[in-house]
Amino acid sequence: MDPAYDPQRVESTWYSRWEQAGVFRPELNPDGDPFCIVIPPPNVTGVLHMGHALDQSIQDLIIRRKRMQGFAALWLPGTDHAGIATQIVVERELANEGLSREEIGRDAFIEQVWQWKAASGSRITDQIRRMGFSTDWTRERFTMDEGLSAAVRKVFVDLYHEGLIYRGNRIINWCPRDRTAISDVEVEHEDEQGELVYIHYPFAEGSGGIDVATTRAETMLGDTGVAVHPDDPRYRDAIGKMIRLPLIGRQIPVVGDDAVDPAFGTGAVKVTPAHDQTDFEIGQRHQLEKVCVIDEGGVINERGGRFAGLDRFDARIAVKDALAAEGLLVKIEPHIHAVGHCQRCHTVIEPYLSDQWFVSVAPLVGPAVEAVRRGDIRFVPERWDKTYLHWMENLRDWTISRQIWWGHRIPAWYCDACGEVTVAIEEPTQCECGSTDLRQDPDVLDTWFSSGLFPFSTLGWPEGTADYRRYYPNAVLVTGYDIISFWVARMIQFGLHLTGHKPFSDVVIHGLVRAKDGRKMSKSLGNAVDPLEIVELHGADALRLALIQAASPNQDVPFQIEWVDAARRFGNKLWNAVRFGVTNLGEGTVPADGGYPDDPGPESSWILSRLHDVSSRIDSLLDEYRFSEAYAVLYAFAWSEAFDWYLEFAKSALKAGTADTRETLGVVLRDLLKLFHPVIPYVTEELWSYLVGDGLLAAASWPTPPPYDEPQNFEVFRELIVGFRRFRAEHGLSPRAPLQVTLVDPDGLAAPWWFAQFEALARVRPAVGDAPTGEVFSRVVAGTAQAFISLEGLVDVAAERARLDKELAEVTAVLERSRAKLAKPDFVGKAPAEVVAKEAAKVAEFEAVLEKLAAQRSDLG
RNA sequence: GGGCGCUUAGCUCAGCUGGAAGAGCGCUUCCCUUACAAGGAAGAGGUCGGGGGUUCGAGUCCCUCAGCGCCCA
Repeated sequence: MDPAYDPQRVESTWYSRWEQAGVFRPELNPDGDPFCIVIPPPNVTGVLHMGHALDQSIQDLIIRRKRMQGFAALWLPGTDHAGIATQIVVERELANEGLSREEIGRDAFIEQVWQWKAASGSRITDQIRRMGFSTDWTRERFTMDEGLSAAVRKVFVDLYHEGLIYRGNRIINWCPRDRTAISDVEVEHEDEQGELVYIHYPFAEGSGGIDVATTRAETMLGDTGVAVHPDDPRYRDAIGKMIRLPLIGRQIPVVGDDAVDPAFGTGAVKVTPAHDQTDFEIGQRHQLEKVCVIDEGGVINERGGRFAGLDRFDARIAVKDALAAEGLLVKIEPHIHAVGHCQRCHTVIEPYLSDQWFVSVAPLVGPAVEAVRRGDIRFVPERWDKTYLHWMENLRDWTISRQIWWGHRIPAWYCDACGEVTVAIEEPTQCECGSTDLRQDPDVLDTWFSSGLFPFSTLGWPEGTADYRRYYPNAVLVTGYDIISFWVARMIQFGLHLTGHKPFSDVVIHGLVRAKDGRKMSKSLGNAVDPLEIVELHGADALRLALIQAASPNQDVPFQIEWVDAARRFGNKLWNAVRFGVTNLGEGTVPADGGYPDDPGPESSWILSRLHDVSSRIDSLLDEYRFSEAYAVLYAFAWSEAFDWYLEFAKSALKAGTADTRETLGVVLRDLLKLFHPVIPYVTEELWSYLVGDGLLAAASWPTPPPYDEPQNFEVFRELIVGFRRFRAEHGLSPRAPLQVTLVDPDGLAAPWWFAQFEALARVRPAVGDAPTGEVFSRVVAGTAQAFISLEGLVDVAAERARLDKELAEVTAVLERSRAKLAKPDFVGKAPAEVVAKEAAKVAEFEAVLEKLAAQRSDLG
């Protein structure tokens, strides 16, 4: 074995060996109960970012442990086709060749995208492999695969016939840059400093008029009404009158509508039904005309008169100028308001009236809410169910059509002869009316429509495949909270409605990995950390351990490279601990299972009892999805107990040649490899090959070490060793400096084996006897035992006094607190007996300690 | 405006159903002891944001104030 851990070397070969051995396939445990996780599919255009690294580290931790526990564990990988994002990528490539998609046509473009996917689409899956994630690649899926596409078509057709999918002319969120509709959740609202523009709208007849206030002056070109609150005394007489729309000249009515807030602006609002959701609804109620004045690119169209051709933001300025010139601009006030932006390209969203396809969500919401309310589907941490339920209960119909080419084309055909729409899985040859003049809808579906089917479409649904029957419903879904509304909610809606089953039982929500400054990692801010770069430097294991340790269930985590560095150092520590074991035990001598000694010596009993406790604790923490706590416990056990103490104990015991130490050292190291394997699979697998050498760790069994009794007074023993070491450190003595020590042990706590370890670990050979007199001593007090260390020849008695004073103060404080508690009748009367007993024991213990310390202090004068 | 969080050691954060304050990094002192100097040993450092309440007992439960953040309208 190399004397130092080299992550790059260790991580270079194992992945292909795991894959070749079929370890990642659930068929590894054919008789096991099924346990299935479906990966939240990353975009096929994407690169692995820290969010994926965390999300997938958690999933791999879960699935590798389940696999080792004997489950038929399936982690199904895949990617989604990311309609808009992928189309933009390929369009950009075309643009480099001086081409546009319109020039080459739809079919050629789609072909181009598939070529791109063949050439570049495996980038992110290669990165998933590099991270060591144990997905079953033989079952990899892509949302545009034939099977998943067939599922999408079936769902669309079925929901259409059920009346849950419909086509309508509505206000939707339009991105003028991507030139497509997007859904509500793809719009990000941000508060922006804007202005409130007050415009005078004159009555068509007679004098006077109404002042209206708006943040979007340019939309006045499309106004078809003015609305006031029906009970507003200021405007009661105006209702029913006509306004002559400035700049355009159109006559528009004043209507009374409850939706108007009398306290906002002037209490009168202009109504632009084609460019605002609220205005659209007001327009519906009062049969107002819908005049569209902005085109698909965000430019004023011919209905905008002399402003035609201007971009909407230029038009805003031009309109204000024109109004000012006509003396109709009353005033402008600064005004902060929320502006919607396209999540993808950050362009300001244009509310836009157009024909789109929608999912009617009302019938899907009820069961999806109930499943979570009843506890059928459980969020971890629990509080996220509030976010889910709140979102679910305020849901509006989902816009699913996209004006792009890459994606699942909507299976709807229009008949030009009779105007009828035919929705069918297979392309119809003719319309009901007999006409063969059919046009398929040019739009495609929202990528999330197909992603929402992922938990079951990937397993073969709607076919009743063996995989679907065996692995659906999934066990757990792991994802960030930012994706609850996009994905989790829709999977639950679709899953319940389409398959009749919940898609998964547990939803594990984690925080987001943020930049070191706490801000969101983003390319534009330049603060994004590339996980693959970290992997190059420190290894995937180090990154994974760092992320698992840092990822508390409640919080976002500001990423710090120092964590990875610490995790890599742990890898080196583990490496060397196993190297010590292999050197002493020989290569490949430790059994893959069992091998726990029947009658271990005291040191071995101690570490074995701790191993049992720790592994039980970790199991219960992991079962509760408390990953960071579990691995904090294991990390501390490995480093601070097994390595710092047991390996040191073993050194002298191995020299003595005791078999139980060999067995214990072997099983402790082996079980540590097993317990750590789900988080740091590479280095543990490599170390397994040296220590055990039998099969692959990835396919080994999860450890269940048996219980052992901890030897008597073990903590007293350790306190004495620490006391000896501290004495030297505090007196500036070298660790090898000889000490004269007398151990006074009236209750006979000390066992014979202690003394070999005193010698080995503290280089002290205490004589057992009565308290010495006649010279000055320092005492190490542990339980009822005391070690007297001669201060003969040491000058710094003052330091010893200072240390004692401090310790006296601390012990006194603790003692007083406990005494005060016990003095209160309420405490003794109302607290549980065991708590009272514990407090009493504490008092007894500390009284003894205090007495000895006080004696020591007076010895020193 | 509605909702959800956060405020604990110099820094970044853990602390499950309330019973003697923790980790990593950083810091101090000593040590290249044959697994490991990417290390070892010992140590310093916190009135758990302020106030009030419930309780025998509160970092942990309730109320309130202040500051910060996120989501939704």
